Parts: sequence; C-alpha cells; structure tokens
Amino acid sequence: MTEIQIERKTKSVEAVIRALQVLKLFDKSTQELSLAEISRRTGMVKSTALRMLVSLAEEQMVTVTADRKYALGPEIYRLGKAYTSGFNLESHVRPAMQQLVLDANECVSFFQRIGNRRMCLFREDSDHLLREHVAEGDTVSLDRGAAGRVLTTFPKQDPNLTAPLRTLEQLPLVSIGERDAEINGLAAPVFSAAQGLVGALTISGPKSRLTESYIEELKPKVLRTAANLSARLGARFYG
Amino acid sequence: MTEIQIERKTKSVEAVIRALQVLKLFDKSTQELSLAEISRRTGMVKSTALRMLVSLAEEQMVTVTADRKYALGPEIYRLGKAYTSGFNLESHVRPAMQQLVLDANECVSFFQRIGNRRMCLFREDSDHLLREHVAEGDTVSLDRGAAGRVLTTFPKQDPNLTAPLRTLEQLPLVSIGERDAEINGLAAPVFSAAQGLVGALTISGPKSRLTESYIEELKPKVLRTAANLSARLGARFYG
DNA sequence: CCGAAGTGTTCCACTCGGCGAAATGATGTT
DNA sequence: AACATCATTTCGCCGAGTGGAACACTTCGG
Repeated sequence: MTEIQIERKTKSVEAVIRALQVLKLFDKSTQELSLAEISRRTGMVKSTALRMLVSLAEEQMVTVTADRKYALGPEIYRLGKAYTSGFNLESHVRPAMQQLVLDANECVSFFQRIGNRRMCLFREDSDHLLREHVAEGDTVSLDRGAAGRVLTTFPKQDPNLTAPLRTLEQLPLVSIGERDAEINGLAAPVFSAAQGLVGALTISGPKSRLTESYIEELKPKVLRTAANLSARLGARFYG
Repeated sequence: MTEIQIERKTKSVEAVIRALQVLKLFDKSTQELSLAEISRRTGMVKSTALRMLVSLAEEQMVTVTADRKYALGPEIYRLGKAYTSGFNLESHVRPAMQQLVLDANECVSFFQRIGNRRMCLFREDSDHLLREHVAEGDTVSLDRGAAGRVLTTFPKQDPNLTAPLRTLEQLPLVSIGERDAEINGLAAPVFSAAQGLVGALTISGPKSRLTESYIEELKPKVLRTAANLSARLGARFYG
C-alpha cells in the first residue's frame, strides 16, 4: 500500500454514508432504480431509502422519472466535468490520443491510478468492429496489463524520475494476453511537473491484429507521444 | 413552469443536504478547498464541515490532497459518466456534431433542458481562436439564444409532435445577438421515440463570421442533421 | 521571541432530528 | 375479489449528529 492515509478520530456521518451508498448504486448498466430495488440493494428500510432519495433529489443529484423510478441527476454531470477539468489534462491528452488512433488504428486509452485499481479516464476507439470493451470511467485491476504495470512501477510523486533506468529503457511496457487472454497491449507513462506520474497511455487490441511484430512497430510512436505529452505538461523523460 | 413536481410529505435529511452542499461548492474554477473555506462558504461550523468531508471521502466522492485541501474524487467521475451513458445519446450525437463542425467550421453544441435552465451536454469546438466560451456541463439561461427557444417551444413529452406546424416550418430557429450581443446562432430540436424532445443542436459563432447570409446557408445542414439524429433515435420529423 | 491570527482537529453534553416498524394508499395481476 | 407489490405516511423512542469550546500546530510580523 503506497496510499496516503490520514488517520482521524472524526467519525463519518451515517446518514451521509447511506445517501452516498444510494448514489453509488447507479452505473452505466443501472440507469434507473425503483425505491423497492434501492431498499433491497442497500438493505435500508424503504422509509429510510426514500428520505435519502428525497434529499438527493432536492440537490439535483438524482431525478425522479414519470413512473417513479430514480436516476442520476444533472448535478452529477456538472461535478463529473469539474473533476476532469482540474488537471486540464483532457485538452492535451485527447488530441494526442486521437492522432495515435489514426496512426495505429487500434483503441487508445488513458488510465489513472485510483487507489489499488486503475480507471480509464479517456478513451478513443478505433473503427474496428472487434475491439475490447472498456469505457471512460470504468475501473479495472491494477496488477495486470501493460498500463497497470506502468502505473505500479513508477513512484507516485516523483518529478525527478528516480525510477530504475532499466525500467525506463524498457518502455513502453508490453502485455501479451495479461488482462484478457485475447488482448495484447503496450503502454507508456505520462508525467507532469506538478504531480509526477499522472497516468498511462496505452494501445490495446486483439492478438490477431496487434501482433508482437506490430507492437514493435508501434513502440516508438507510443513512447514519443507519451514523451511529448509529458513535455507539454512540464516534465521531461526520454530526451 | 412545465416542471414535473411531485409533492411529498417526506422531509429530506439535514445531514445529507449539508454533505451535498459541500460537494456542490466544487466547480471547474474551484478545484480545491480548505476546511476553513468550506466552513465559511457553507456557514457550517468547522467540526460539522469536517464530518461531512470525512463522510464524503470515505465513499471516494472527495479526496484529500497532501496539504489538507479537498478536491472531487474519482467516484464523482464514474457517476458523471454513468449519467450520460443513460440515454446513449453520446454515441449518436457526438459524431453528427463532429461532422457539422467540419462543414460549418463553427462551434457546435448540444443543449438539454434542466429545470428552468439549459445545460451544455456535448460540445465540439471549431479551430478558430475567437470563439464563445461554453464548456460541457455549463448551464446558461433558458430564455435566450436559439437553443433556448427551441427547448421552450416544444412540449417536453410529446412524441407526436403536436407543436404548432408553423413553428416546425420555421426551423431551425435563429438568434441574432440574443444571449450575447456579439454572438449569433441557429438551433434545431432533436427528438427520440422514448422521451420526445431530448435536446437542441446548435451552431454558434461571432457575428463577424456567422453572418446572417451564412446562417441561411447553414440552415438546411443543421436541420438535416437534427432530423437524421432524431430518425436514428426513433422519432421522425420533417420528412 | 512572542503574540496574533490563521490553520485543522478533538472532545463532550444536550437535544432534537432521524430512525424503523407498521399502517395506509395506490396499482396492477391472477 | 383476493392478492401481490409498489410508494408513501405516521409516530414514538432514542441515540446519532450537532455546535461550541478547547487544543495543537504553523505562519506571520513587529
């Protein structure tokens, strides 16, 4: 655990936790929920769940549909947008990713470490019909895949890049069927002056197209893109 | 007010409201806040504000930075993504917008009605240096601008399009310096089979480039794009 | 070097707001 | 009509949440 943990004696507020748990039920595949379902999934009695929903609705975090189902509200979207604009990564990363998709014609993703998982922050799909299914906002395990290993091998807050040079020379890291037996990938780190490692840029695709020889061909492109990005964010690595 | 309001006797939970108010302090321009600032802005005593923050942090809604500031957390991002994927509009709307940017070389936005405001859900910028500044997630007033009037003139839930035909024939609606004296725009509605009016597609730009004659030229393109989009969402209008 | 004025955090007694079980409506299904 | 299953309301009890004050720790500037 390289987590920054601050131990406090201040206890959390139960009612708030409950409300947030209700909120967290929602998902890409769970757009609407009825009160009864919410009650069941959270284990709260219905009256409590209803109070939470009323509170959440009052602040526009959820909305009530015509048929008394509950869904996420617009305020959630506003906050979600505010989250990414923090690091104004998107304006830099997104165009670089789009260029990479054009070059490689495979999916390009940008992952960030979130605790002991990693989350897909940005994603640009290739136009192939056959492609892996990861969407922005999804989290996957940290210990598998090229991007996962990139995120674990570099120290979190390290603008000076004290990472072993041997590792640097091996970039980009390659995954042959690690996370999914049918998927290969290669990934390189992106650094910023302020935060050190900010994420991993990765190309991934099915074994059949993203062969080991093709990966060799893509390596310099990924590495150069990641290096250029880092340079624009004020950090330099690899020349 | 065409709002769907459900009156209830169930009262909201104060603690939850307070926590959500803390959350809502954050913004594109307000990325980090200290406990003292949060206490001041919300009017809560510090101990209360701290409890809220601890609770929010426990569920990953906020994160604590190294210097004891608070910022939005990754869970917010996940939920924000889940919000839009609900109506899987994005996969349809985004490409159509990109094409429109190529055709018109002006900014294209997609607005949705949120209560008595309208929110920019998607946005594709032109590559001009001079352009209006609206970002995804921003809300603006409903009663001004071409998109605003589109959203008000069409009944919210109306798959059958009982809107006065006269209005339909006037599409797309045009705004000459309504919302901002220097900005013109034109907008058309997008319907879906399930929800009726889902949003307004709009092109906007400075008076100097988006002249009234250019607007005339763009009208059929916007209208056609909106109609095609609606068709793909299962609703037909304008042929 | 010592206050003064900021931070963030902890402690605690009081009170009132939230809680859950059960009752009541409201719809739909057999 | 009888039965499910839903959302919503009511209400008495009690403990969780509250706010104020005290505490510890920096960072000022005189």
